[in-house]
Amino acid sequence: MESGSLHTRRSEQLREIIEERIATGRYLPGMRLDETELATEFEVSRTPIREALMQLTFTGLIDIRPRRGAIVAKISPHRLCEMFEVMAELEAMCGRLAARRLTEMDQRNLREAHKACEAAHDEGDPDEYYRRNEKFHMAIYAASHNGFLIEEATALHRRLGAYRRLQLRVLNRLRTSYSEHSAIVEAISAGDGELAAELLRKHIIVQGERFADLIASLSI
Amino acid sequence: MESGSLHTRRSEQLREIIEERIATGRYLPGMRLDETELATEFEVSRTPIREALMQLTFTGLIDIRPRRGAIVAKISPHRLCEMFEVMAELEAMCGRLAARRLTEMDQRNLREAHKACEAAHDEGDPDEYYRRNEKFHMAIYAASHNGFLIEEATALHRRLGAYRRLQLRVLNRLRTSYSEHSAIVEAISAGDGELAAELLRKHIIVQGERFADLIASLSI
DNA sequence: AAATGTAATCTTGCATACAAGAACGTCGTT
DNA sequence: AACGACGTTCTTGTATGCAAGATTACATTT
Repeated sequence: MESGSLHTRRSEQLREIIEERIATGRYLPGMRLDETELATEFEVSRTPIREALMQLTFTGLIDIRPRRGAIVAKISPHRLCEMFEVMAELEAMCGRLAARRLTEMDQRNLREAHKACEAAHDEGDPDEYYRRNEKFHMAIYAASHNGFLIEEATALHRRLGAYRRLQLRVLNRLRTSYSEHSAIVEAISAGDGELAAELLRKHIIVQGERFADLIASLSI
Repeated sequence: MESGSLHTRRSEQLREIIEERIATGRYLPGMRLDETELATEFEVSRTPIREALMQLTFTGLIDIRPRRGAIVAKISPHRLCEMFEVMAELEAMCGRLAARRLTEMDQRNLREAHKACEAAHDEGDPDEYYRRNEKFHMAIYAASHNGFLIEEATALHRRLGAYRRLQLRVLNRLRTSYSEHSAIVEAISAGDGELAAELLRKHIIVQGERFADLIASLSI
């Protein structure tokens, strides 16, 4: 979206890189992030690294324990459920507002994103579906026409990204996910905010529940 | 609330102090925050100041423009409305969950906080009412039994604090605010989640609207 | 052999030094 | 007198140095 923005502060770039590594699972939950190590790897001093880590603390991606360094945040299944519960509500809100405020452009974007999901779904490619699913949800956020809500929803969406990705791959939720999307698009297009909200709420909450089951069964 | 927690990092304390100054209006929107000045005032180096400022950026209380320093965030009336719209939804969610999950302890706390508001309301003391109103809302958040939601709601509540305070004082909303609280308490106690949600949504959204009117009329 | 206390080492947190970009004022030119 | 270019100064961004807390390993004692 705003990938074109110039980052004059080094720490911003570093944050994005580290964020990416956490999201893609290269840095696993519980792993320690050594300031000096990262500094030498990225060929900068510890200062920008520290800044990046602090930013990630506020994003919730890492935990910093005073004098004991930073570790990639371990989100407990319980907390993950709580987060999905809030995510569900935010998405529901986006859907409700989208249904009320939908422009022609919004609708075009939404249907286009939905079609793109269909293609990835047919090919059965979880990674590609993941990316297009993301765009689909972003289209709904955007259609809410509430800039602050868009930011909050996007932030939480990203924060849950790693877990959602895992779930799509493992649980093969592609089929149901896609059909749920169809109903959501129709509800929003029809201007039925309450229905859209309810469908989205369920669409998200089920992910949280399934994920909790998955985690519990793997006894992580 | 958690003032008893040990802050081993200096920047945490500094953040709280600066946050307080912004919330209470000592640092007004648009005001420039000079790192060196703050460093000499608090008798620390620029490093922890910079860390505190960065944290505040993520809280949304200040804006940092690269190489141009930090200023207290100017929230436009439009954006403020957006934020209140989201706040309304978060509070509604808290209310809905609270109605479903209310324990006896929750109910006691809620009624107690409500009674405290009544006292301040009778005395017509806006400042005291503001503080007790805060506790009332916190009691609802807590009753949701969703730790993540509690954190998010509290954060946004704080972020809007300065504006809510101003509004209570100027618009003399004490009377209506209090009577709305009564209805909310009853709905939650009765276990009617949807009603509680709807009442809370309106209770908050009206603040946003009124505030926008206020701002517009003052042509700030 | 296990456990506890102590010392060495490592890492973080803060201070200071240095470099680079931005704001401001001055001087010169038209 | 007004506008523009240049240089100074100020502030931020980054690097490094130093001190204090935390971890770890070892030695001593039971």
